[in-house]
Amino acid sequence: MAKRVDHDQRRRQIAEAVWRIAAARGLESVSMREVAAEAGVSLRLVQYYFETKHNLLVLALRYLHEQGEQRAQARIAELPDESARGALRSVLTELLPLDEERTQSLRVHIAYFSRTHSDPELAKVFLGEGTPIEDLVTGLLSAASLVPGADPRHEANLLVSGITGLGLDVLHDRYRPDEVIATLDYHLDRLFGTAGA
Amino acid sequence: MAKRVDHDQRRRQIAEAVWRIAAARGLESVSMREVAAEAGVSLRLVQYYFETKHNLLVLALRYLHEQGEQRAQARIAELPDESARGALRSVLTELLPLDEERTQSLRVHIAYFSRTHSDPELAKVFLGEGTPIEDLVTGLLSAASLVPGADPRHEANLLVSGITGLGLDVLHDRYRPDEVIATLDYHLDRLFGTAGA
DNA sequence: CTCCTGATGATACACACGTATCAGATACAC
DNA sequence: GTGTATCTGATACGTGTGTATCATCAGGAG
Repeated sequence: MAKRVDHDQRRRQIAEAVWRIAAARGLESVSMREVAAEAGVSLRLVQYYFETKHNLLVLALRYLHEQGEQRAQARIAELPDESARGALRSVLTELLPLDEERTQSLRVHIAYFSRTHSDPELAKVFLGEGTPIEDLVTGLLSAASLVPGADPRHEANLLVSGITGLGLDVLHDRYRPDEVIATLDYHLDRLFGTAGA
Repeated sequence: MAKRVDHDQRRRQIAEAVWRIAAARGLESVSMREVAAEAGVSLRLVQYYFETKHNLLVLALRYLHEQGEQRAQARIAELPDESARGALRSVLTELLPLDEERTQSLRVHIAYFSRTHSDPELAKVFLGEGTPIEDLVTGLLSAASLVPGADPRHEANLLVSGITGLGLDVLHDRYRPDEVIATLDYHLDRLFGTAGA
């Protein structure tokens, strides 16, 4: 054989260049040449490892999702025996762009969003399988002792979707992070019956 | 003078071609030539009426917003003396892609979304001024007789953001419209205290 | 050593893009 | 009519794109 380099690492290095460009200037600025320059490699190398641009975009998104899942599982493992409310708060604030990594990840997802409508392969990677976050939140709500009449599924759906949407608003400077977190805490208070102080 | 054609109507005709292309294939497929073809006019005409592509994109978005506001005001006027709950339901379901017009409008907004991060002019048009929908919902909630302890502002923020997000999920076939509406009704029930059986 | 395959660089091609240029057509003022 | 301003078509230019081609380098196998 030959110089046996770590292909997977190389691919990941190039994929991260895609993320940076997509987050900063959108997917329309992701060209093979731009990616090569951002990753500090030659155009030919990008071609070599990904063959086609479509492949590059799909794999870059797949890697991002894998990284996201790893991070999510790490965070879940981090909160060992917290209260149900604390766990919920952690899971939901995890959806917000509160640090550079999550901000970039959110920006990349936004950049990909519209393409998922015309590209089924991207849509598959983008959407993943099932609704793991909603399921997790539903499970946490089901296990907790909520205010009577609260339905875990419906509450989880609006919470996850709403917090995600407010996270996008944070990116647009429509809200500050602490405002979103205040809204989240308010709703957790209402659900756990700890509101009327 | 000369052939006095209706410039504004022409511009609108071309802008609608932008919408159709952006909704179907994304902003990256919106080229001057594609727009001209879709609108059934010559490339030169698109140049003539919009000068530059950037201008075309900005004005097309502005027109879409104007149309959206007109539709919103018309709908608000349509529900004359309904119950507070009915009005809220109408306003919030208006955010969902329940017909072709709203579906297209949502798709176009998604297509523009990521560009608003790198283009301040687009961001200005995209975000508009203030938070009119949230204000409207907050107002409706404030005027209604809610369950004790409910805060109109926080409730409005999560409702608007959540329903918007669930609307995006409808576009992705992650939820059916009736599921989202069921979630909405559930939350209205909780707010108005009409939940238990 | 020689080979030979994996890995990389340089360069070219065909095409689509945004924009510019030039010509011509149309219809009203005079 | 003649002029003139508004409007429209055909076409060209330069650039960036995705992809393909060709040559070369590196390093283990025999």
